[in-house]
Amino acid sequence: MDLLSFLKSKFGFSAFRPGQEEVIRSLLDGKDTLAMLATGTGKSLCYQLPAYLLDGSCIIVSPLLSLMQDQTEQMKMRGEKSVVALNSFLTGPEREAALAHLGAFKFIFVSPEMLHNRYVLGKLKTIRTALFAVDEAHCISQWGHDFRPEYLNLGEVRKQLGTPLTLALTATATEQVRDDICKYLGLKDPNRFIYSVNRPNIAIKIDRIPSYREKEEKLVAYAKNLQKPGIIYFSSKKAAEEMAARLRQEGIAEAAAYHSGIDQEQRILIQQQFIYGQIKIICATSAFGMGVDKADIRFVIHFHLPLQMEAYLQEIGRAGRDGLPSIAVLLYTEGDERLPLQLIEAELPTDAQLAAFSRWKGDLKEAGAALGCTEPQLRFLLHHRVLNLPEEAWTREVAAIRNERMAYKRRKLKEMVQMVRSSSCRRSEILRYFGEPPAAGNEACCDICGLETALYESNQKSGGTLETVPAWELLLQDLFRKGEQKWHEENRRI
DNA sequence: CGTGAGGTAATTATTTACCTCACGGTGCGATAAT
Repeated sequence: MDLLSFLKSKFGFSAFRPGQEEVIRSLLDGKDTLAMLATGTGKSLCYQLPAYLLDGSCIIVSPLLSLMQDQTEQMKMRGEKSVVALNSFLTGPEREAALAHLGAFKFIFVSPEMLHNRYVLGKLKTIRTALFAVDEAHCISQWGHDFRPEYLNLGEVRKQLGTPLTLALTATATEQVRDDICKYLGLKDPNRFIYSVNRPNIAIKIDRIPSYREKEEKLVAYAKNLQKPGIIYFSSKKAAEEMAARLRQEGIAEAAAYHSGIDQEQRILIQQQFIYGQIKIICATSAFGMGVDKADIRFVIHFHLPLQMEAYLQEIGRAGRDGLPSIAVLLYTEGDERLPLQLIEAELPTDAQLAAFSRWKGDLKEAGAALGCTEPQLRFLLHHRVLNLPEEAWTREVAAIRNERMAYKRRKLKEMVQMVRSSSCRRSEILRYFGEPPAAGNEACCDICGLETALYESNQKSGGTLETVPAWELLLQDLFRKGEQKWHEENRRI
């Protein structure tokens, strides 16, 4: 099969990016496949292309509504009309119409929660599924155990659908997480295509700062001096808001905050303005980033400590997709691990909550409020209520599960802290975490190996070019970017 | 744990100093139907 000419005629690309062809051939051979490809290397092609060559529909499990909307829009722009996103954006009648003619769609995007709905799943069972693709598959492991438990149910969904050919896609997963993905999807001995997570053009810097106040000042200085655009990550909505306001006050740049507390429309607007260059700095929580496809982000700063290396890597990986030099800075003050620790603890129920829940006789919907649970805590309790045990035994049993999960999360945080405190090459530490060999020498590696921060500052170019580029040109650049991108990225098969 | 908001006392009246307390991230779907 001449895949290359098909690629050319259907998608207009003249060559595959690293990994794409192997993944596609694996699927066309009928093998379940796990693919870990660096961010922005065109993962969606890995399910789109084979879907055309297979008989039946392609179901794509996607974690975010905005991601589904973006993907369907892009496909429609390319001329593919046989696409639907089954989610709560559909009105009742729209949804009915879509469900009545599911088989007519080549591509069906759907959330794990929607797949949990028996009626929807029943409809999906009636059509021929050629390919079951799970996008951002690390979410299974990262979110499935508590935050979004429907993710753990995907294996059962897959079985219900008649165990179709399956593709799991991700950009960041350790060996253990990859095993988790296979386990929960019920993949037996899939082909695995694993590429390096290394992004050589992103320099890594970790600053140890004596106090919170000094950290703020340092951050403002970075925001002033570094080449923009950039993202600053916070673990608190309030801190993100306050810093955005402060940056505006100091007249540094067009700065805006982005977090889950901002209403949906406003969030979309801010993201668009950032992509088209009207906003230069985003002060964000972890809500920002997935699916943000902007090539020229020059810096990512962490004001707070991420909860795990995977999150850190994903967040810094949003810089420098154009292959140009970019920098990731993490500001660390002794004791910063307390905040993520707090967040972790609020995810799982306390002993008191477990005991109270085991004795709960009222309406389950009221239990959360009565016990003072956060939403993840309540989900955890509800998820485990099926264990048919007497009160005390149940409490003991579920407490053990909780403890194990808590220990796992603490371990992940500890690994993050160890990297930050370590005095060996940052890049090699990250690679080691993902089971890769150390970094091969790179002149702009990290603060340990030696780094010239001035290279990333905007006064290098006296004035910079971005300010003088008119908006229409940015728009054009963006359109071209979507068409053809060159990656100077080293993609090492391991 | 560290921050910020809000309260209270202090020996003079508006301000300061100190205390206590709450808070801290991520998203789907949301009625019923086969």
